[in-house]
Amino acid sequence: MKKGKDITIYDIARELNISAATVSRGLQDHPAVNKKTKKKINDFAEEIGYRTNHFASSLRKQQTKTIGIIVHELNSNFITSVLAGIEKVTAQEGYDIIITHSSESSKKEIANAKNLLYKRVDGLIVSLSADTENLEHFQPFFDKNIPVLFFDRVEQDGEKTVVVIDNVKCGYMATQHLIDQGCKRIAHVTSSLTRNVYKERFRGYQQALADNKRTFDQSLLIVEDLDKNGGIEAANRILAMKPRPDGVFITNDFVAAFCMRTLIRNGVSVPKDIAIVGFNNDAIGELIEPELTTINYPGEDMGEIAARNLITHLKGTGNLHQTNTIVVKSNLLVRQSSLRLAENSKRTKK
Amino acid sequence: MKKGKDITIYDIARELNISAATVSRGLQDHPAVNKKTKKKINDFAEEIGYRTNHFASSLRKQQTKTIGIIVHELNSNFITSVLAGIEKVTAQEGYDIIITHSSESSKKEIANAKNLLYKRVDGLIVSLSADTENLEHFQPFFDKNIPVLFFDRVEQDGEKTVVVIDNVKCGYMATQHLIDQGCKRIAHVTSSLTRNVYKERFRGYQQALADNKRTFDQSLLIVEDLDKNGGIEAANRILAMKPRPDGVFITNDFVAAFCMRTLIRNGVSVPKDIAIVGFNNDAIGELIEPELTTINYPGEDMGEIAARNLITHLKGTGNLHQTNTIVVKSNLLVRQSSLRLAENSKRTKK
DNA sequence: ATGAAAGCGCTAACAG
DNA sequence: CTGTTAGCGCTTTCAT
Repeated sequence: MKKGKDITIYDIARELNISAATVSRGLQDHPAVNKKTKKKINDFAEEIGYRTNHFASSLRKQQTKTIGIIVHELNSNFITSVLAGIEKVTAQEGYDIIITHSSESSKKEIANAKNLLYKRVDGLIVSLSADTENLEHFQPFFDKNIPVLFFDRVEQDGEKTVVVIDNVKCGYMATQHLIDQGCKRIAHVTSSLTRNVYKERFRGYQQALADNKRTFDQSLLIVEDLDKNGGIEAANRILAMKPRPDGVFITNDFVAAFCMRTLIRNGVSVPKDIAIVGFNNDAIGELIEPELTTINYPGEDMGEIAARNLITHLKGTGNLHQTNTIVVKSNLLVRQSSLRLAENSKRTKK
Repeated sequence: MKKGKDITIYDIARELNISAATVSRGLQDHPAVNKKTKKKINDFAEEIGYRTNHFASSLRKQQTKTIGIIVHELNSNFITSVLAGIEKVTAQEGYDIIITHSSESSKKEIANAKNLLYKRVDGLIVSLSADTENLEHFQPFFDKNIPVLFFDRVEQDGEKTVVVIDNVKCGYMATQHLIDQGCKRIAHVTSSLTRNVYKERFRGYQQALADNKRTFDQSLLIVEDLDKNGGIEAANRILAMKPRPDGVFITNDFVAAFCMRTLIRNGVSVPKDIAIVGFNNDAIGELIEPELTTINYPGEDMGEIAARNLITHLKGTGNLHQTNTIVVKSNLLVRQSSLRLAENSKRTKK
């Protein structure tokens, strides 16, 4: 005996001497069904372990109650908290989610998009991979009026609905903070400036310099991959600079951690010689010595907002894709790696 | 105009003046279809952007070519490498995967299982949550002969197919290493001993002590949650011990990192006063000072093996669920946090 | 090598 | 409040 046949609404109908239509309605809590009948149906279904065949249902209804998610990476606090936020809302609203990740590869992202299209998700929530350069692979979704909502890593063409933080402001805050701490030469370690988040943080960095009457020095801009090697390489480049910078703003905590470690191992004192600010508020920032100053932003909130918005679209009367940018709050989290003044002395005194 | 109607095989059939049946066969590369017709069909399908309706197909075929995955957490190097391994194999074999995570909650795990059952996955790959106590929620899968394969966090009832590392041996290696480094009192920080991995590592720890003629001291066993607070709490308990242990084996790198940090902040010198060994080879181990000795095990291999095995079952003649345990290699990775002898002096000299 | 036809399980007009 | 009926798109005998 292979796969025991599944129970269908017809089995229930037969057993209860009613029609399949009534069973179907009863199961979905349709208002026009007698309370007693409804109870009988649901109790019996429960008893014999009935489970809906979603394929049949989706085939018929042409909608799946499923939202697809494409993220650039799973292995990050930020992303997992976004996912938690999305899950919270979708579960509440009775939507399923399918999580996929691109490992920062636009090739995989394209494959994921295609896959989710095949799976006929009702909507999509996306954070772009590092090397994604255009949105062509989402065109089929746009064409079919399947709402796509981008968060964090977005393409800023002003036409898509996006949930983001104010990256310019964050870059500005980080840089201004370093300036406030007395840094004179501030380097900036980041990733490909084609990706919106990095481009904007860089703009914030430049803006802060300008507002403080500093000229931007191209040689202080370091573009690396956001991984272990990127951090080490960045440190090596900083060590080679003459004169050396006395502050660094790094757009990723993980990279900042490796960079800082490498600097320290090469005899640099942090924050005394070089003050460091990271980005993301990863758990790692608390574990390293000195603890890392960073930009914190609420992943869970972003997830909730993204999901809520998408579902509103889905339920709404169909005015999808209005130009729409939602900005979520973010803040600077000051820790030891950047503190060269006042507060710092507390620790020194002790 | 809402959702542009999808193209179906009937559209293709009409356009090409053939039957839908032939189109269906042509699309699946059925041998009994004329080469030319096949080409015509596929070319045309490609041209007009036809995509299969998986619902209709699954409804008809009663199989989904989809594998469900339930993991206890996403935010870990180990898990993401397992996922990478699974993806590699499943993609190759033309299976889709649906990733879900339980956030270490058996309640969410149960919900995920139910959901994947509804989604009618062809098979399941699972790593149990921390507080899962039985496998009842997988019973529907067993009943329907849907293969379920467990990895890492498993229930060792000897009846299920599992992919694991030799946790007893790992616990033994870690402890023996500490003994070899001259540790006399070795504490063990771990999580709920009902979960196989922790129970077995603990057994290995005890075994190593016994083999070295040490008696196991219950007061040196610390059970905590595997999070930041667990690490801090563990450190506090260690600090309060009299006499203090001079070695600690901690079953999780993240916890080990917080524990070590707390110890150091309280004036303990690592590894001189207390040598530390973690578990998992998380990236964090390289970033903290001193770097963390740990147990390394190949997530990607585990994922590949698990997926390969499951798919073999799926394609096979149906002899699923033979008792089957697959053990993957693992090894001790010695770094500074545990080195009190020989090699250590190199560093000291410098 | 191709076609006709039935049916997978569910839902939604429509009718009563 | 309940039943009848048609059909979502695909696969697969069974014919031809």
